[in-house]
Amino acid sequence: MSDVARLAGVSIKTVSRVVNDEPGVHTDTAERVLAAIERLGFRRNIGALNLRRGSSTGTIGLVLEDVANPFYSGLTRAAEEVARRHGRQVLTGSSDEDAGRERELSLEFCARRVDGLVVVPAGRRHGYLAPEIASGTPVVFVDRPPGEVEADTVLVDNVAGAAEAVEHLARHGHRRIAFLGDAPGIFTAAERLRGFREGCARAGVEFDERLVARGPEEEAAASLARVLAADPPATALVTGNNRITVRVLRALAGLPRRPALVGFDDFELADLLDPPVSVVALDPGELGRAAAELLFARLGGDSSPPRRIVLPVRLVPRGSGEVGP
Amino acid sequence: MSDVARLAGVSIKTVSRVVNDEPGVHTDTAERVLAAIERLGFRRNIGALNLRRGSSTGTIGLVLEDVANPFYSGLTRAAEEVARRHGRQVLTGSSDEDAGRERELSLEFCARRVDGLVVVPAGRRHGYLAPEIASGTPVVFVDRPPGEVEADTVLVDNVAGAAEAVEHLARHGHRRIAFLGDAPGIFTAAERLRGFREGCARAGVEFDERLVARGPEEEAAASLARVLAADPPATALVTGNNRITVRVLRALAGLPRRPALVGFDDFELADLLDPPVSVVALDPGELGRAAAELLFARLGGDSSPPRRIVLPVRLVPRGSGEVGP
DNA sequence: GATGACGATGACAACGTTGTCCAGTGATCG
DNA sequence: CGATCACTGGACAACGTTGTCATCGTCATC
Repeated sequence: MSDVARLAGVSIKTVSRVVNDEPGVHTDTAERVLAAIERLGFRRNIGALNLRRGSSTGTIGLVLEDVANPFYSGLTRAAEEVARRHGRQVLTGSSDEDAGRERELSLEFCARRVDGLVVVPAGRRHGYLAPEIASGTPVVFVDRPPGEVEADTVLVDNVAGAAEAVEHLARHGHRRIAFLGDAPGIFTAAERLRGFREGCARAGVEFDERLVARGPEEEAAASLARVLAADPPATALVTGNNRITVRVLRALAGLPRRPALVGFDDFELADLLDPPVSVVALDPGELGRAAAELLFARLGGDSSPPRRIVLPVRLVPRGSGEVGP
Repeated sequence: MSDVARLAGVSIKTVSRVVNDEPGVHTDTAERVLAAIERLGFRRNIGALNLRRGSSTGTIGLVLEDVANPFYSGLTRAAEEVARRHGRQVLTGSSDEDAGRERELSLEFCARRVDGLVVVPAGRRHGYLAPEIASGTPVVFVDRPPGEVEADTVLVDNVAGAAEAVEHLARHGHRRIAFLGDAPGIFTAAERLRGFREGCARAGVEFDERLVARGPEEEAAASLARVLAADPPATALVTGNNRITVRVLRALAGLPRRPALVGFDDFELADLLDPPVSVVALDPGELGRAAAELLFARLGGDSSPPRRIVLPVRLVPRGSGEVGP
């Protein structure tokens, strides 16, 4: 900036005025300054600006599990869109379901003085964010609730969704329904299993522990084999998330007779498979949007008590859940 | 920081020393300072740090077309991973194939003094980045080459891929092969069409302009109808990218007799469709990794002339391209 | 001709940090 | 006992901006 000032033969402050479109600069002077800016390729240092102004850095942080997962990339895109409407940039990071990494990313973003933080929790302890929240940085948790702190949270109705999946299968005559879910430490996995149980109870289907698998997606194929070999075997499946659904579909591809299936999370091409895969659909974009909107409402001054938004899910019957036992 | 100093009863500089693990602070003093930091929830302002140190902001910018597209989210993840290894955070933004937005994002990131920029070009003119490049900010273009500036570029072998797709279809007896591609202004679309032509020539298949569609993905279904209604009709298709492939698959789902198909870009579940979809596969992660590695090589001091890396593509025959006319 | 109003410009401090340099305080040594 | 030294701590400037206030012409007015 001082280079520009020197080249234009004015003071540094006048350059600042031109850059900020402030009034009170003679047209000729402004012209000279603009020419100098152009010639030197000057770009105002936003970091310094933020330091000086002290208010907003114009960024928000987004910590999720894995951007490459279409669920989270949809969420990311929606959040990005909202941020754009509010003139903010987005810092993203993937935690890979690692609590330490989640913490590291979140604190790093805070040290960069993001205006707010959207977090898909990997861990269950978020006390480390308490100082940030106390000092006024809004934090919104998505998809899973935080532990140790009270904060805005956007969830989906996992219980209702899983229950509905069971009831749907039961309506088509299934009595041996298996649940292939994620590791039990993950909130959504636990909730969906709870919903599965509830659905069994409501549909009058026996809940058989031998037909339940709780483990990382890598074990999905093995778990599938197990529940299909149970006695009596499972005739229908509820899969706990999009990754597991895909694994199961791949494992099922070779089998002559396939169990009925309802997957949690919708995914592209589900409707084009044979048979088309019925799912409990939830819109990742809706989650991202809701979380970001909530964040910006806080940034806009909303200081009501922390809210918990639970978005509905929707059973999309496509065929795979409609086959009888 | 001054609050911490006051609470600990030391000077602000001593706090700085503690924060930076500098030697020359008495253990008791350090302890007091750490306690104060803990109590106040102090977090060092990285913005101010960057300003002071003047060197690196520890961030890189990533401008792409749409994070929600699995191709780009895979690319993003890989770039993020490389950035992480180099201790950098990532600012992302989606341009939506809009040159103005691409420019806006890139310049915004530069104003934030990112250490480097990875850009998937939406437009064809990148002169606006010349000052940044000249002033030492490395920029790497991915998937499409830049216009107006010389810079590192990572591409895939679009021509070879499309040509191979044609030859594959020709080997299975097809003589009426259609190309459903993206808008001709997009580099990859143009290149793939060029490859398609070359493939036709090499395979001795007549290149028929009536079997070529160049348009946004929204027109894919209409274009498909057109080439299937041509006289004589297309018996095989090459689709220009993953979005178009999906649209075409959906449009084909209703039809009794399907043309053979080879899609550009691999996509999840392609192998589980009926018939499994043959594709020209390219690894988006590989693109992102290569681009990021190149960027960090530049940041590491590599000042050789701009490089152009062309990653190979791989035909993955799965069935949809092997059916005869 | 003095006064005031106004438009254009600049000097200076401050944002939160850290690098540089200097000052005190004991301890050690000759 | 004085000089030196190691160690600890602080004052100050600077990074690139902008907000505040002061300065300096110029011109119209009385």
